[in-house]
Amino acid sequence: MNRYKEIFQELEDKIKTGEFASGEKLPSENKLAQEYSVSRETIRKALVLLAEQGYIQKQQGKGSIILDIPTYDFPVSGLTSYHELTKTQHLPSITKVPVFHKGRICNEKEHHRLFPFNETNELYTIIRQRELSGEVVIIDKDYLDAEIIPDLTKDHASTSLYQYIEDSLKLEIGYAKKEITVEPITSEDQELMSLRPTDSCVVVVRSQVFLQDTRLFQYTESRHRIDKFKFVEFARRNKK
Amino acid sequence: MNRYKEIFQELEDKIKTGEFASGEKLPSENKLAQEYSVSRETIRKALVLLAEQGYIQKQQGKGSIILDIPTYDFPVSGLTSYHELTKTQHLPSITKVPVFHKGRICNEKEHHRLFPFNETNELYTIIRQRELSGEVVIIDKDYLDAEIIPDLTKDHASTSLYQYIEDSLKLEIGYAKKEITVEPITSEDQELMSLRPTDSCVVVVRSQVFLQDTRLFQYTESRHRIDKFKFVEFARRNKK
DNA sequence: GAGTGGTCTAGACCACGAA
DNA sequence: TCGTGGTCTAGACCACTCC
Repeated sequence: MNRYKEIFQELEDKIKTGEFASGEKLPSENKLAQEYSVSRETIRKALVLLAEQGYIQKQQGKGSIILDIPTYDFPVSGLTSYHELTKTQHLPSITKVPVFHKGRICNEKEHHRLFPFNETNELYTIIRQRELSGEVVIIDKDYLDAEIIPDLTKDHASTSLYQYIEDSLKLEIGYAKKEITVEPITSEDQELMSLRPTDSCVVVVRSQVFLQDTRLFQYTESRHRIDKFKFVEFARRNKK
Repeated sequence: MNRYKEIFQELEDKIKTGEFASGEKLPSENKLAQEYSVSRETIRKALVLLAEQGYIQKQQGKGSIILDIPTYDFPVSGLTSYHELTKTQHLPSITKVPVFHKGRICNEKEHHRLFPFNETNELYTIIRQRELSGEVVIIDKDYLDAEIIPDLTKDHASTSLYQYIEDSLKLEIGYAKKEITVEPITSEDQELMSLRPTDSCVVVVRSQVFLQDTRLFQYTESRHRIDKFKFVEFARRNKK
């Protein structure tokens, strides 16, 4: 573990536990550098991480003010799997896997829409139902490149795909392009989701997910019942 | 302008224009440092900006790969005003301001929900209709702290609030907490928006916006017709 | 072994805010 | 004037990839 990440986590802890209260100032960068016996640039890397995640606001000439702890203590924007979310949020959740198969997609146009790069590879097609308090409120449709993610089982799908990919296959997940829209419900939604009579649309989150070596390995379409969907973001203004 | 931001912009340009083609590698950090006659750390700060915005993917031991140019060339996530969006996207757009007034909000609970911090200040209440090809597809409800943002006029509201705040008042906008949900339409939506007969819900983006000195100055509720709403994000995996 | 990016340092100078 | 954060440097060592 790098020194600046360690320092980031220590400071994050102190903010979360209230040892550094919101509204107050962090010790100055010079003091922190002394305290941790590192150079100031190393402290600054830690503070950049804190600022990015909404913990502090830096002010030239004054210091770093500690902000209100975000009500969400998990990265809801960003790239986090459903399994990780339910775990950090302590949500009791059940996952069912009504569809799991491997093969080429016959419709070439469909294939191209999903995987603009690898045209010939076999794909895993997985559909998962996410159940919260007895209702299916999310369905995830996943397509994974079987050349990159081999030997996938239904069991991996019902627990955590990303755990298998990162821990067992030792692959590094890099980045994703995501898109959120609201769309009319389909007959598939009606079959697989616990929709209410008044529901006429769902929130659709489409993602292309890439490894650190830039290979596209996953396309996901996550369909949410609208009353159970909430997206939270901390955003900073880009200064010129 | 700082050197590392200049270098970021030059590299961004070269990627956008295709001088650096996607799939290829950027010159190494040492070469760039020589080329621009700066230290390697300065180059690295520029590359961090490129990586954050999805232009490159860095690989230890190999180099920095240029990614596909994002189809969106504007920050749709982040903190950008509607006026800036329509300008960078060259969208012809009309804004109407059916409601503009200043005063205290009588309902205290309502006031508290909007401004959890400043309980006593006067607020500007502004409603704006955003028209695209003859249809009102977004309505923005804004509440601004009149102590912080004084002398606001209907004219500022119909062009750009942020331009007035930053350029005229010389205030620095810092950060925002945003939240996206989908909610049933209200009678106000029906009055002010061009809803279709089938529309039963809208996308609601709620934001609290803060200055760099951490003062809350704006609460916004942006209501979008669902067929005109699309949120795009570039996300990176947090490595431990 | 050579080249790449990742981390870290010790010091410098600047811009800004507060007293 | 002094302390703060913002930028930048020149150099060091490491981990990794490729040959």
